[in-house]
Amino acid sequence: MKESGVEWVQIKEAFKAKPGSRISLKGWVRTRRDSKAGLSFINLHDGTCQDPIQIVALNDLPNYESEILHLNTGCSIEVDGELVESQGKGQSVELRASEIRVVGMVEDPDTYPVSAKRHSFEYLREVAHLRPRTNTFGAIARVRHALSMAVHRFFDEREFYYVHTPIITANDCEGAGQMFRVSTLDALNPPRTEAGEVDFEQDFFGKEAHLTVSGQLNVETYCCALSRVYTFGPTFRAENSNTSRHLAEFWMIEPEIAFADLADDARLAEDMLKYVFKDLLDRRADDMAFFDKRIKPGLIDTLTHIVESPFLRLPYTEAVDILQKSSKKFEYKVEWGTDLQSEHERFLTEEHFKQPVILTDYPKGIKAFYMRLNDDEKTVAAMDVLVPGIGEIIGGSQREERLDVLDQRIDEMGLPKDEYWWYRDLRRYGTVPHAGFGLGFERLVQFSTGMANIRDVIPFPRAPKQAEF
RNA sequence: UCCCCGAUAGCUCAAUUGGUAGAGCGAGCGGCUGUUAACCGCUAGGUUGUAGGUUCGAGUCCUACUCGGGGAGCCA
Repeated sequence: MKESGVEWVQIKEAFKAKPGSRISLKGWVRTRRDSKAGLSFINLHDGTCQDPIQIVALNDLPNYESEILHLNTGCSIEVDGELVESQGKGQSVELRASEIRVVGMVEDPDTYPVSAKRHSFEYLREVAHLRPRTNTFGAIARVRHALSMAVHRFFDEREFYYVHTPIITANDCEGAGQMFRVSTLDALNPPRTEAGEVDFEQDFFGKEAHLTVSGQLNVETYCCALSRVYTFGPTFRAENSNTSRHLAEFWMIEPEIAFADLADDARLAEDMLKYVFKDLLDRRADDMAFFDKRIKPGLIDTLTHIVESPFLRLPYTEAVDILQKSSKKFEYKVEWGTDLQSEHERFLTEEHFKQPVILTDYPKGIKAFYMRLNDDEKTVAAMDVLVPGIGEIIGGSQREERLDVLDQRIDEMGLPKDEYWWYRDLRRYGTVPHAGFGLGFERLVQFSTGMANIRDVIPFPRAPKQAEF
């Protein structure tokens, strides 16, 4: 784009341009420092890279006194000038301004919510519309994008098809927690049946409908036709969870592979995590250096180590054994047949192995009906990928492809078999062994950036009592 | 939802056993300087989260609520 006869470039491109180039930059002021030698330094960012660029504004600019000396953090400007090698330390190049046009001033600098000082993440969450202007949240936005693209690229390179599974579901049987209702009925005065219950036959879909808690059941149908598929979409859980790693609305990646068993599934999970971490370290080196320096020292080493070394695989039964034999005092006793507590998972990843661990073959009693029953008839072919600091980042399994075994599991758990008619059809017509997993995208971003709270790695977090913006 | 902790200036925090609110940063003005977490001076800025209660007197004690943090459960 041309502006005043000078080419407008992104700041990340400006850093790569040759000194002597005449360019135009547009962005938002981060800081302004004046020198009585008759010039001001303006740090300008436009979101295209971690570092702001330094603008040098001499006092011979016509609007120096009237406007430039009044620029504050947050003001938007356009700058034409010549890229020159910097005389000062701290940056290689800077833009010597020949013209600065003020696009938007900050109305009241005294109350601008993200002034040039350190702010707590809790506070910035309250100004989520302005926090992307800070270096941390700009970096998070770029990392989110990079990870999203890496996920798609990973699957595309392996001939997986991206399947758009529905957001609204009328299955009341997905069994992954509380669901949000979707309805057009009058909530204050819904139609009633003769028995006095809400008559959902009169609702939009003719039956109860909810927001999806997982795309898995739907994506299995495409897996059993296209062989390798995945979904990557919004997912909703109405659980009253108040933790640093749960959201009511989050994005989940769910691949599903046909003619595959749990070992194939675990390999896919490992390959995928390594691919996206490596891609992130390569493509967003600037932001990762920032997270490593300011958010979580050692982050880059941790991710590099994960990329370079094989994941540990450990059956649940052996994990229980390790926990029982450890001298560590746990608040909850470890017993075969019960789910591991957070403290147990943390011990394994953070103290015992100090690396990600894939736990496999859990007792059937604590896992979902669709997970394939192992030959011991006590465990199922399930896996959890546990990482230090966060815990479960991936949950997956080989699916039960044998109709008689699936039916037995549905009965055992007291689930309504009729509701699963189309899911059961997959086992009646050309069934195949298949497997898949769910990766919580925000947990991936959390782990990749070292951010402590999941509400800070999604632009506008939804959680209990939190739906502002 | 449960347990623990917290809420004081735009932001981050102080304020002895209950006795009428202070600093730093940010902001405005001035000084100094090719500056970059700049530095120095001055100024403005607060019904102490909300609603009750105890007391001569409450930022401080009590109760409820709201919101936030840490941990737990549910999970991704």
